Amino acid sequence: MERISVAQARKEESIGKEVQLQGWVRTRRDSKGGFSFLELNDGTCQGNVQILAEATLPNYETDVKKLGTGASVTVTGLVKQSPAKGQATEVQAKNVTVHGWADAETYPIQKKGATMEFLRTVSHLRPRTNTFGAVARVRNCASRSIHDFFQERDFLYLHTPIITASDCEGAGELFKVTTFDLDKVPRQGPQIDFHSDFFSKPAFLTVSGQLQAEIFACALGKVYTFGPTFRAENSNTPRHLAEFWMVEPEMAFYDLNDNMTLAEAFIKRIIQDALARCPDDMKFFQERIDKEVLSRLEHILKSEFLRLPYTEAIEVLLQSGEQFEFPVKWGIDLQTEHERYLTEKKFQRPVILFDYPRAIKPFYMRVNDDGKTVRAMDVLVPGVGEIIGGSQREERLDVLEQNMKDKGMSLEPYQWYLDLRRFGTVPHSGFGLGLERVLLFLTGMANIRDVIPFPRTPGNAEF
RNA sequence: UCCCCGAUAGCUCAAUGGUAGAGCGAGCGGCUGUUAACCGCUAGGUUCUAGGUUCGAGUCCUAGUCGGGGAGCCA
Repeated sequence: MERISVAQARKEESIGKEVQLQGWVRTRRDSKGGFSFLELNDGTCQGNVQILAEATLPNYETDVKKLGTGASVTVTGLVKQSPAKGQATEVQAKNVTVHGWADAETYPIQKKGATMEFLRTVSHLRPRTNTFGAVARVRNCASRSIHDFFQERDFLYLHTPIITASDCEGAGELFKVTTFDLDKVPRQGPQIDFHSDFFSKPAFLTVSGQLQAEIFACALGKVYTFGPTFRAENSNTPRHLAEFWMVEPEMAFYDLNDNMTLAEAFIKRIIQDALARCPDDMKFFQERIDKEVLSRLEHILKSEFLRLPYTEAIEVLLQSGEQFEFPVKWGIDLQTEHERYLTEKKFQRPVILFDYPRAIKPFYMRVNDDGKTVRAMDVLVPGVGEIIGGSQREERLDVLEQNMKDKGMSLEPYQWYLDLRRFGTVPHSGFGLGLERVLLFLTGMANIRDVIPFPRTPGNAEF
Protein backbone atom coordinates (compact mmCIF):
# COMPACT_ATOMS: atom_id res chain seq x y z
CA MET A 1 0.00 0.00 0.00
CA GLU A 2 1.50 3.27 -1.13
CA ARG A 3 0.85 6.46 0.83
CA ILE A 4 0.42 9.24 -1.74
CA SER A 5 -0.55 12.90 -1.76
CA VAL A 6 -3.75 14.37 -3.11
CA ALA A 7 -1.64 16.01 -5.82
CA GLN A 8 -0.42 12.57 -6.93
CA ALA A 9 -3.85 10.98 -6.63
CA ARG A 10 -5.27 13.52 -9.07
CA LYS A 11 -2.87 12.43 -11.80
CA GLU A 12 -3.91 9.83 -14.34
CA GLU A 13 -0.76 7.77 -13.80
CA SER A 14 -2.07 6.86 -10.34
CA ILE A 15 -5.04 5.01 -11.84
CA GLY A 16 -5.07 1.36 -10.84
CA LYS A 17 -3.04 1.84 -7.66
CA GLU A 18 -4.09 0.81 -4.17
CA VAL A 19 -3.24 3.84 -2.06
CA GLN A 20 -3.56 5.55 1.30
CA LEU A 21 -4.53 9.23 1.46
CA GLN A 22 -4.61 11.51 4.51
CA GLY A 23 -6.09 14.95 4.80
CA TRP A 24 -9.07 17.11 5.61
CA VAL A 25 -12.59 16.87 4.21
CA ARG A 26 -13.69 19.93 2.26
CA THR A 27 -17.27 18.84 1.52
CA ARG A 28 -19.47 15.78 1.50
CA ARG A 29 -22.26 15.07 -0.99
CA ASP A 30 -24.62 12.16 -0.40
CA SER A 31 -26.41 10.09 -2.98
CA LYS A 32 -29.55 8.12 -2.22
CA GLY A 33 -28.07 5.54 -4.58
CA GLY A 34 -26.18 4.37 -1.52
CA PHE A 35 -22.92 6.26 -1.47
CA SER A 36 -21.30 9.59 -0.66
CA PHE A 37 -18.69 11.76 -2.30
CA LEU A 38 -15.98 13.27 -0.13
CA GLU A 39 -13.74 16.05 -1.34
CA LEU A 40 -10.36 15.48 0.30
CA ASN A 41 -7.57 18.07 0.48
CA ASP A 42 -4.12 17.69 2.07
CA GLY A 43 -2.54 21.00 1.12
CA THR A 44 -0.29 19.54 -1.58
CA CYS A 45 -2.21 21.24 -4.37
CA GLN A 46 -5.09 23.53 -5.15
CA GLY A 47 -7.47 20.73 -6.12
CA ASN A 48 -9.20 18.08 -4.02
CA VAL A 49 -9.46 14.41 -4.77
CA GLN A 50 -12.95 12.97 -4.90
CA ILE A 51 -13.48 9.97 -2.66
CA LEU A 52 -16.30 7.58 -3.49
CA ALA A 53 -17.50 6.12 -0.19
CA GLU A 54 -20.14 3.42 -0.60
CA ALA A 55 -22.73 2.34 1.96
CA THR A 56 -21.06 -1.07 2.16
CA LEU A 57 -18.30 0.48 4.27
CA PRO A 58 -18.80 -0.83 7.83
CA ASN A 59 -18.73 2.69 9.30
CA TYR A 60 -20.76 4.34 6.51
CA GLU A 61 -23.76 5.28 8.67
CA THR A 62 -21.80 5.90 11.88
CA ASP A 63 -18.89 7.89 10.47
CA VAL A 64 -18.93 8.70 6.76
CA LYS A 65 -22.41 10.25 6.73
CA LYS A 66 -21.41 12.53 9.60
CA LEU A 67 -18.26 13.87 7.96
CA GLY A 68 -18.30 17.58 7.28
CA THR A 69 -15.99 20.40 6.33
CA GLY A 70 -12.78 20.29 8.33
CA ALA A 71 -12.82 16.68 9.56
CA SER A 72 -9.54 14.79 9.26
CA VAL A 73 -9.42 11.29 7.77
CA THR A 74 -7.24 8.51 6.45
CA VAL A 75 -8.67 6.84 3.36
CA THR A 76 -7.42 3.68 1.69
CA GLY A 77 -8.74 2.59 -1.65
CA LEU A 78 -8.30 2.20 -5.38
CA VAL A 79 -7.56 5.12 -7.71
CA LYS A 80 -9.90 4.91 -10.71
CA GLN A 81 -10.70 6.94 -13.75
CA SER A 82 -13.57 9.24 -12.89
CA PRO A 83 -16.69 8.67 -15.01
CA ALA A 84 -17.96 12.21 -14.39
CA LYS A 85 -16.65 15.59 -15.37
CA GLY A 86 -14.59 17.77 -13.11
CA GLN A 87 -11.67 15.48 -12.32
CA ALA A 88 -9.50 12.90 -14.06
CA THR A 89 -9.44 10.47 -11.17
CA GLU A 90 -11.31 9.48 -8.04
CA VAL A 91 -10.65 7.06 -5.22
CA GLN A 92 -13.00 4.23 -4.40
CA ALA A 93 -12.68 3.90 -0.64
CA LYS A 94 -12.06 0.53 0.99
CA ASN A 95 -11.60 2.07 4.41
CA VAL A 96 -12.28 5.49 5.93
CA THR A 97 -10.79 6.25 9.36
CA VAL A 98 -11.79 9.47 11.11
CA HIS A 99 -9.09 11.14 13.21
CA GLY A 100 -10.91 14.29 14.27
CA TRP A 101 -14.36 15.76 13.82
CA ALA A 102 -15.09 19.42 13.10
CA ASP A 103 -18.44 20.46 14.54
CA ALA A 104 -20.25 22.31 11.78
CA GLU A 105 -22.09 24.49 14.30
CA THR A 106 -18.88 25.97 15.64
CA TYR A 107 -16.17 25.43 12.98
CA PRO A 108 -15.70 28.89 11.41
CA ILE A 109 -14.52 27.71 7.99
CA GLN A 110 -17.59 26.58 6.13
CA LYS A 111 -18.18 25.91 2.48
CA LYS A 112 -19.45 29.35 1.69
CA GLY A 113 -17.07 32.16 0.89
CA ALA A 114 -15.81 34.42 3.65
CA THR A 115 -14.15 37.82 3.50
CA MET A 116 -10.42 38.28 3.94
CA GLU A 117 -11.13 40.45 6.99
CA PHE A 118 -13.04 37.65 8.69
CA LEU A 119 -10.44 35.01 7.83
CA ARG A 120 -7.77 37.25 9.34
CA THR A 121 -9.54 36.87 12.70
CA VAL A 122 -9.09 33.10 12.41
CA SER A 123 -5.51 33.01 11.15
CA HIS A 124 -5.00 29.61 12.77
CA LEU A 125 -7.66 28.10 10.51
CA ARG A 126 -7.39 30.13 7.32
CA PRO A 127 -4.58 27.99 5.84
CA ARG A 128 -7.31 25.40 5.32
CA THR A 129 -9.01 27.56 2.71
CA ASN A 130 -8.28 27.49 -1.02
CA THR A 131 -6.99 31.04 -1.01
CA PHE A 132 -4.55 30.75 1.87
CA GLY A 133 -3.35 27.34 0.77
CA ALA A 134 -2.52 28.86 -2.61
CA VAL A 135 -0.81 31.85 -1.00
CA ALA A 136 1.30 29.55 1.19
CA ARG A 137 2.40 27.47 -1.79
CA VAL A 138 3.24 30.49 -3.94
CA ARG A 139 5.10 32.07 -1.03
CA ASN A 140 7.12 28.89 -0.70
CA CYS A 141 7.74 28.90 -4.45
CA ALA A 142 8.98 32.51 -4.39
CA SER A 143 11.28 31.77 -1.45
CA ARG A 144 12.77 28.85 -3.37
CA SER A 145 13.20 31.03 -6.48
CA ILE A 146 15.10 33.59 -4.43
CA HIS A 147 17.61 31.01 -3.25
CA ASP A 148 17.83 29.32 -6.67
CA PHE A 149 18.41 32.61 -8.47
CA PHE A 150 21.28 33.71 -6.26
CA GLN A 151 22.80 30.29 -5.70
CA GLU A 152 22.96 29.69 -9.46
CA ARG A 153 24.86 32.98 -9.76
CA ASP A 154 27.36 32.01 -7.02
CA PHE A 155 26.02 34.38 -4.39
CA LEU A 156 26.73 33.48 -0.77
CA TYR A 157 23.69 33.22 1.52
CA LEU A 158 24.55 35.40 4.51
CA HIS A 159 22.86 35.43 7.92
CA THR A 160 22.93 38.97 9.25
CA PRO A 161 21.93 39.68 12.86
CA ILE A 162 18.35 40.22 13.97
CA ILE A 163 19.50 42.27 16.95
CA THR A 164 21.55 45.37 16.25
CA ALA A 165 23.02 48.14 18.35
CA SER A 166 23.30 50.83 15.71
CA ASP A 167 20.28 53.00 16.17
CA CYS A 168 20.46 55.33 13.19
CA GLU A 169 20.57 53.32 10.01
CA GLY A 170 18.08 55.71 8.54
CA ALA A 171 15.44 53.20 7.55
CA GLY A 172 12.65 53.96 9.94
CA GLU A 173 11.61 53.54 13.56
CA LEU A 174 13.13 50.65 15.49
CA PHE A 175 11.78 48.19 18.03
CA LYS A 176 13.78 48.25 21.24
CA VAL A 177 15.26 45.05 22.67
CA THR A 178 15.81 44.93 26.40
CA THR A 179 15.70 42.65 29.44
CA PHE A 180 14.85 45.55 31.74
CA ASP A 181 11.84 45.26 33.98
CA LEU A 182 9.86 48.09 32.42
CA ASP A 183 8.35 48.98 35.81
CA LYS A 184 11.83 49.50 37.27
CA VAL A 185 14.12 50.76 34.53
CA PRO A 186 17.54 51.58 36.08
CA ARG A 187 18.48 55.23 35.83
CA GLN A 188 21.50 57.38 36.43
CA GLY A 189 19.92 60.71 37.08
CA PRO A 190 17.41 61.41 34.30
CA GLN A 191 19.22 59.04 31.88
CA ILE A 192 18.42 55.37 31.49
CA ASP A 193 21.39 53.28 32.65
CA PHE A 194 21.91 51.02 29.66
CA HIS A 195 25.16 49.66 31.11
CA SER A 196 23.10 47.27 33.19
CA ASP A 197 20.97 46.15 30.26
CA PHE A 198 21.69 42.85 28.47
CA PHE A 199 23.94 44.28 25.75
CA SER A 200 25.31 47.13 27.90
CA LYS A 201 23.91 49.58 25.39
CA PRO A 202 20.60 50.28 23.62
CA ALA A 203 19.70 47.45 21.24
CA PHE A 204 17.08 47.10 18.53
CA LEU A 205 15.53 44.72 16.03
CA THR A 206 17.11 45.11 12.63
CA VAL A 207 15.55 47.31 9.96
CA SER A 208 18.04 46.12 7.33
CA GLY A 209 20.97 43.79 6.96
CA GLN A 210 22.57 46.01 4.35
CA LEU A 211 25.50 47.39 6.33
CA GLN A 212 26.51 43.93 7.52
CA ALA A 213 26.00 42.55 4.01
CA GLU A 214 28.43 45.18 2.74
CA ILE A 215 31.05 43.78 5.11
CA PHE A 216 30.82 40.35 3.54
CA ALA A 217 30.44 41.63 -0.03
CA CYS A 218 33.69 43.51 0.50
CA ALA A 219 35.39 40.21 1.30
CA LEU A 220 33.54 37.47 -0.57
CA GLY A 221 32.19 39.31 -3.61
CA LYS A 222 28.50 38.55 -3.96
CA VAL A 223 26.21 37.85 -1.01
CA TYR A 224 22.51 37.97 -0.19
CA THR A 225 20.48 38.01 2.98
CA PHE A 226 16.92 36.74 3.28
CA GLY A 227 15.23 37.08 6.62
CA PRO A 228 12.80 38.93 8.85
CA THR A 229 12.99 42.69 9.11
CA PHE A 230 11.27 44.97 11.61
CA ARG A 231 9.89 48.47 11.35
CA ALA A 232 8.12 50.14 14.26
CA GLU A 233 6.44 52.67 11.97
CA ASN A 234 2.80 53.37 12.74
CA SER A 235 1.85 52.45 9.19
CA ASN A 236 -1.74 51.41 8.58
CA THR A 237 -1.88 50.51 4.91
CA PRO A 238 -2.44 47.41 2.78
CA ARG A 239 1.26 47.52 1.83
CA HIS A 240 3.06 47.72 5.22
CA LEU A 241 3.92 45.26 7.97
CA ALA A 242 5.84 45.73 11.21
CA GLU A 243 7.55 42.37 10.58
CA PHE A 244 8.27 41.34 7.01
CA TRP A 245 10.76 39.31 5.01
CA MET A 246 13.37 41.09 2.98
CA VAL A 247 15.94 39.92 0.43
CA GLU A 248 19.09 42.03 0.25
CA PRO A 249 21.78 41.19 -2.30
CA GLU A 250 25.05 43.08 -2.06
CA MET A 251 27.69 42.84 -4.76
CA ALA A 252 31.31 44.01 -4.91
CA PHE A 253 32.39 45.51 -8.24
CA TYR A 254 28.78 46.13 -9.31
CA ASP A 255 27.85 49.62 -10.42
CA LEU A 256 24.27 50.91 -10.52
CA ASN A 257 23.66 49.58 -14.03
CA ASP A 258 24.77 46.10 -12.98
CA ASN A 259 22.46 46.48 -10.00
CA MET A 260 19.49 47.35 -12.21
CA THR A 261 20.19 44.45 -14.57
CA LEU A 262 20.28 42.06 -11.64
CA ALA A 263 17.07 43.43 -10.14
CA GLU A 264 15.18 43.05 -13.40
CA ALA A 265 16.38 39.48 -13.98
CA PHE A 266 15.55 38.66 -10.35
CA ILE A 267 11.94 39.84 -10.53
CA LYS A 268 11.38 38.08 -13.84
CA ARG A 269 12.78 34.84 -12.45
CA ILE A 270 10.37 34.87 -9.50
CA ILE A 271 7.44 35.41 -11.86
CA GLN A 272 8.56 32.70 -14.27
CA ASP A 273 8.94 30.14 -11.50
CA ALA A 274 5.52 30.91 -10.01
CA LEU A 275 3.85 30.46 -13.39
CA ALA A 276 5.79 27.28 -14.14
CA ARG A 277 5.70 25.62 -10.73
CA CYS A 278 2.29 26.70 -9.39
CA PRO A 279 0.05 26.75 -12.46
CA ASP A 280 -3.09 25.61 -10.59
CA ASP A 281 -2.64 28.14 -7.81
CA MET A 282 -1.97 30.93 -10.31
CA LYS A 283 -5.09 29.92 -12.24
CA PHE A 284 -7.03 30.10 -8.99
CA PHE A 285 -5.78 33.64 -8.32
CA GLN A 286 -6.72 34.62 -11.85
CA GLU A 287 -10.26 33.22 -11.52
CA ARG A 288 -11.10 34.07 -7.92
CA ILE A 289 -8.86 36.90 -6.71
CA ASP A 290 -7.73 39.16 -9.57
CA LYS A 291 -8.88 38.79 -13.18
CA GLU A 292 -5.83 40.71 -14.42
CA VAL A 293 -3.07 38.91 -12.56
CA LEU A 294 -1.85 36.54 -15.27
CA SER A 295 -1.90 39.07 -18.08
CA ARG A 296 -0.11 41.57 -15.85
CA LEU A 297 2.63 39.08 -15.00
CA GLU A 298 3.06 37.99 -18.59
CA HIS A 299 3.26 41.62 -19.61
CA ILE A 300 6.03 42.23 -17.07
CA LEU A 301 7.94 39.20 -18.35
CA LYS A 302 7.80 40.51 -21.92
CA SER A 303 8.66 44.11 -21.02
CA GLU A 304 12.09 45.59 -20.75
CA PHE A 305 12.11 47.64 -17.56
CA LEU A 306 12.37 51.33 -18.40
CA ARG A 307 15.38 53.02 -16.81
CA LEU A 308 14.53 56.65 -16.16
CA PRO A 309 16.69 59.23 -14.35
CA TYR A 310 14.84 61.12 -11.65
CA THR A 311 15.50 64.42 -13.42
CA GLU A 312 13.86 63.13 -16.61
CA ALA A 313 10.95 61.71 -14.59
CA ILE A 314 10.33 65.18 -13.20
CA GLU A 315 10.26 66.54 -16.77
CA VAL A 316 7.80 63.83 -17.82
CA LEU A 317 5.55 64.63 -14.87
CA LEU A 318 5.73 68.39 -15.48
CA GLN A 319 4.77 67.91 -19.14
CA SER A 320 2.08 65.29 -18.45
CA GLY A 321 -0.77 67.77 -18.19
CA GLU A 322 -1.99 65.81 -15.15
CA GLN A 323 -3.41 67.58 -12.13
CA PHE A 324 -1.45 66.16 -9.20
CA GLU A 325 -2.44 66.77 -5.62
CA PHE A 326 1.23 67.35 -4.78
CA PRO A 327 2.95 69.76 -7.16
CA VAL A 328 5.96 68.40 -9.02
CA LYS A 329 9.31 70.13 -8.63
CA TRP A 330 12.92 68.96 -8.86
CA GLY A 331 14.06 67.98 -5.40
CA ILE A 332 10.81 66.57 -4.05
CA ASP A 333 10.43 62.94 -3.11
CA LEU A 334 7.98 61.43 -5.60
CA GLN A 335 4.50 60.77 -4.23
CA THR A 336 2.48 57.63 -4.81
CA GLU A 337 0.36 59.46 -7.38
CA HIS A 338 3.48 60.41 -9.35
CA GLU A 339 4.85 56.87 -9.30
CA ARG A 340 1.51 55.44 -10.36
CA TYR A 341 1.28 57.86 -13.27
CA LEU A 342 4.71 56.86 -14.54
CA THR A 343 4.41 53.09 -14.26
CA GLU A 344 0.67 52.60 -14.86
CA LYS A 345 -0.35 55.38 -17.19
CA LYS A 346 2.58 56.88 -19.06
CA PHE A 347 4.84 53.86 -19.63
CA GLN A 348 2.60 50.93 -18.61
CA ARG A 349 5.47 48.71 -17.59
CA PRO A 350 7.97 48.45 -14.75
CA VAL A 351 10.07 51.58 -14.36
CA ILE A 352 13.44 51.87 -12.63
CA LEU A 353 13.94 55.41 -11.41
CA PHE A 354 17.52 56.35 -10.57
CA ASP A 355 19.88 59.22 -9.73
CA TYR A 356 17.72 60.81 -7.03
CA PRO A 357 18.47 64.14 -5.32
CA ARG A 358 21.16 63.72 -2.71
CA ALA A 359 19.17 65.51 -0.02
CA ILE A 360 16.31 63.00 0.12
CA LYS A 361 18.43 59.84 0.22
CA PRO A 362 20.54 58.16 2.95
CA PHE A 363 24.21 58.81 3.66
CA TYR A 364 25.61 55.63 2.13
CA MET A 365 24.56 56.26 -1.48
CA ARG A 366 27.25 57.15 -4.00
CA VAL A 367 27.39 60.82 -4.99
CA ASN A 368 27.33 61.55 -8.72
CA ASP A 369 29.78 63.91 -10.38
CA ASP A 370 27.12 66.62 -10.49
CA GLY A 371 27.25 66.70 -6.69
CA LYS A 372 23.46 67.02 -6.55
CA THR A 373 22.28 63.46 -7.15
CA VAL A 374 23.13 60.02 -5.81
CA ARG A 375 23.17 56.59 -7.43
CA ALA A 376 19.88 55.43 -5.95
CA MET A 377 17.29 53.32 -7.73
CA ASP A 378 13.67 52.37 -7.06
CA VAL A 379 11.90 49.68 -9.07
CA LEU A 380 8.22 50.52 -9.57
CA VAL A 381 5.74 47.98 -10.91
CA PRO A 382 2.19 48.67 -12.07
CA GLY A 383 -0.40 47.94 -9.40
CA VAL A 384 1.91 47.60 -6.42
CA GLY A 385 4.32 50.51 -6.64
CA GLU A 386 7.80 50.31 -5.17
CA ILE A 387 9.03 46.77 -4.60
CA ILE A 388 12.77 47.34 -4.72
CA GLY A 389 14.92 50.12 -3.34
CA GLY A 390 18.67 50.07 -3.83
CA SER A 391 21.78 51.98 -4.69
CA GLN A 392 25.43 51.98 -5.56
CA ARG A 393 27.24 52.56 -2.27
CA GLU A 394 29.68 55.39 -1.66
CA GLU A 395 33.12 53.75 -1.71
CA ARG A 396 35.23 56.93 -1.32
CA LEU A 397 36.16 57.48 2.32
CA ASP A 398 36.35 61.28 2.18
CA VAL A 399 33.04 61.66 0.34
CA LEU A 400 31.29 59.23 2.68
CA GLU A 401 32.56 61.02 5.78
CA GLN A 402 31.45 64.35 4.38
CA ASN A 403 28.03 62.89 3.59
CA MET A 404 27.62 61.68 7.15
CA LYS A 405 28.66 65.03 8.56
CA ASP A 406 26.25 66.82 6.23
CA LYS A 407 23.45 64.66 7.57
CA GLY A 408 24.43 65.43 11.16
CA MET A 409 25.56 61.89 11.96
CA SER A 410 28.17 60.90 14.49
CA LEU A 411 31.03 59.07 12.78
CA GLU A 412 32.19 57.25 15.90
CA PRO A 413 29.72 54.31 15.84
CA TYR A 414 30.42 53.74 12.14
CA GLN A 415 34.18 53.30 12.22
CA TRP A 416 33.80 49.66 11.21
CA TYR A 417 31.72 50.77 8.23
CA LEU A 418 34.31 53.40 7.29
CA ASP A 419 37.06 50.78 7.59
CA LEU A 420 35.59 49.08 4.52
CA ARG A 421 36.57 52.24 2.64
CA ARG A 422 39.86 52.72 4.47
CA PHE A 423 41.18 49.30 3.54
CA GLY A 424 40.81 47.91 0.04
CA THR A 425 37.66 49.80 -0.86
CA VAL A 426 35.70 48.69 -3.94
CA PRO A 427 32.73 50.00 -5.87
CA HIS A 428 29.70 47.99 -4.78
CA SER A 429 25.94 47.96 -5.00
CA GLY A 430 22.87 46.26 -3.63
CA PHE A 431 19.16 46.45 -3.15
CA GLY A 432 16.32 45.34 -0.91
CA LEU A 433 13.19 43.55 -2.03
CA GLY A 434 10.18 42.96 0.19
CA LEU A 435 8.95 39.39 -0.16
CA GLU A 436 5.38 40.30 0.71
CA ARG A 437 5.33 43.13 -1.84
CA VAL A 438 6.35 40.61 -4.48
CA LEU A 439 3.61 38.26 -3.33
CA LEU A 440 1.04 41.04 -3.71
CA PHE A 441 1.65 41.38 -7.42
CA LEU A 442 2.32 37.66 -7.87
CA THR A 443 -1.04 36.63 -6.40
CA GLY A 444 -3.21 39.69 -6.96
CA MET A 445 -4.09 39.69 -3.27
CA ALA A 446 -5.09 43.18 -2.15
CA ASN A 447 -3.76 43.32 1.41
CA ILE A 448 -0.24 42.50 2.58
CA ARG A 449 -1.70 41.05 5.78
CA ASP A 450 -3.03 38.17 3.70
CA VAL A 451 0.26 37.10 2.09
CA ILE A 452 2.14 36.41 5.36
CA PRO A 453 1.01 33.63 7.69
CA PHE A 454 0.73 35.77 10.82
CA PRO A 455 0.76 39.51 10.13
CA ARG A 456 2.20 41.93 12.67
CA THR A 457 0.82 45.44 12.36
CA PRO A 458 0.18 48.32 14.77
CA GLY A 459 -2.13 46.94 17.45
CA ASN A 460 -2.01 43.37 16.22
CA ALA A 461 0.33 40.53 17.16
CA GLU A 462 -2.22 37.72 17.48
CA PHE A 463 -1.32 34.05 17.08
C1' U B 1 -0.14 59.56 12.58
C1' C B 2 -3.95 62.39 9.34
C1' C B 3 -8.74 62.34 6.20
C1' C B 4 -13.19 59.52 4.83
C1' C B 5 -16.41 55.14 5.57
C1' G B 6 -18.16 51.06 8.43
C1' A B 7 -19.42 47.54 12.87
C1' U B 8 -26.89 44.04 13.21
C1' A B 9 -27.80 35.86 13.29
C1' G B 10 -21.91 31.40 12.38
C1' C B 11 -20.83 34.36 7.46
C1' U B 12 -22.48 38.40 3.78
C1' C B 13 -25.86 42.17 4.25
C1' A B 14 -31.22 44.78 4.80
C1' A B 15 -34.35 47.52 8.32
C1' U B 16 -38.45 56.77 7.75
C1' G B 17 -36.61 57.59 15.63
C1' G B 18 -41.94 53.14 16.69
C1' U B 19 -42.88 44.61 16.95
C1' A B 20 -35.00 43.30 14.13
C1' G B 21 -35.40 40.54 8.39
C1' A B 22 -33.19 38.00 3.92
C1' G B 23 -29.48 35.07 1.41
C1' C B 24 -25.72 31.70 2.45
C1' G B 25 -23.96 28.33 6.18
C1' A B 26 -25.89 24.80 10.03
C1' G B 27 -29.76 20.86 11.75
C1' C B 28 -33.80 17.65 9.96
C1' G B 29 -36.47 15.56 5.70
C1' G B 30 -36.72 14.75 0.27
C1' C B 31 -34.15 13.99 -4.54
C1' U B 32 -29.90 12.98 -7.47
C1' G B 33 -22.75 9.70 -10.30
C1' U B 34 -22.69 14.19 -7.30
C1' U B 35 -18.95 18.25 -7.81
C1' A B 36 -20.20 26.49 -5.52
C1' A B 37 -25.48 20.43 -6.25
C1' C B 38 -30.90 21.04 -5.95
C1' C B 39 -36.13 21.36 -3.17
C1' G B 40 -38.88 21.87 1.66
C1' C B 41 -38.97 22.75 6.94
C1' U B 42 -36.49 24.31 11.61
C1' A B 43 -33.29 26.69 14.92
C1' G B 44 -30.32 30.86 15.35
C1' G B 45 -29.90 38.15 18.11
C1' U B 46 -27.10 41.83 25.01
C1' U B 47 -27.76 45.37 16.92
C1' C B 48 -19.02 46.53 18.92
C1' U B 49 -18.20 49.03 24.11
C1' A B 50 -19.32 53.08 27.62
C1' G B 51 -22.07 57.32 28.32
C1' G B 52 -25.94 60.86 26.56
C1' U B 53 -30.65 62.93 23.95
C1' U B 54 -35.84 61.01 23.63
C1' C B 55 -42.29 58.80 25.81
C1' G B 56 -39.39 55.43 22.74
C1' A B 57 -32.58 54.42 19.85
C1' G B 58 -30.04 49.26 15.40
C1' U B 59 -31.17 54.35 13.70
C1' C B 60 -29.49 60.76 16.66
C1' C B 61 -25.01 62.93 19.81
C1' U B 62 -19.99 62.18 22.49
C1' A B 63 -15.79 59.13 23.57
C1' G B 64 -13.35 54.60 22.80
C1' U B 65 -12.14 49.76 20.33
C1' C B 66 -11.73 47.10 15.88
C1' G B 67 -12.02 46.81 10.45
C1' G B 68 -11.95 48.99 5.29
C1' G B 69 -10.41 52.91 1.56
C1' G B 70 -6.98 57.01 0.77
C1' A B 71 -2.35 59.75 2.43
C1' G B 72 2.47 59.87 4.91
C1' C B 73 6.77 56.62 6.23
C1' C B 74 8.94 52.72 3.29
C1' A B 75 10.19 46.98 1.32
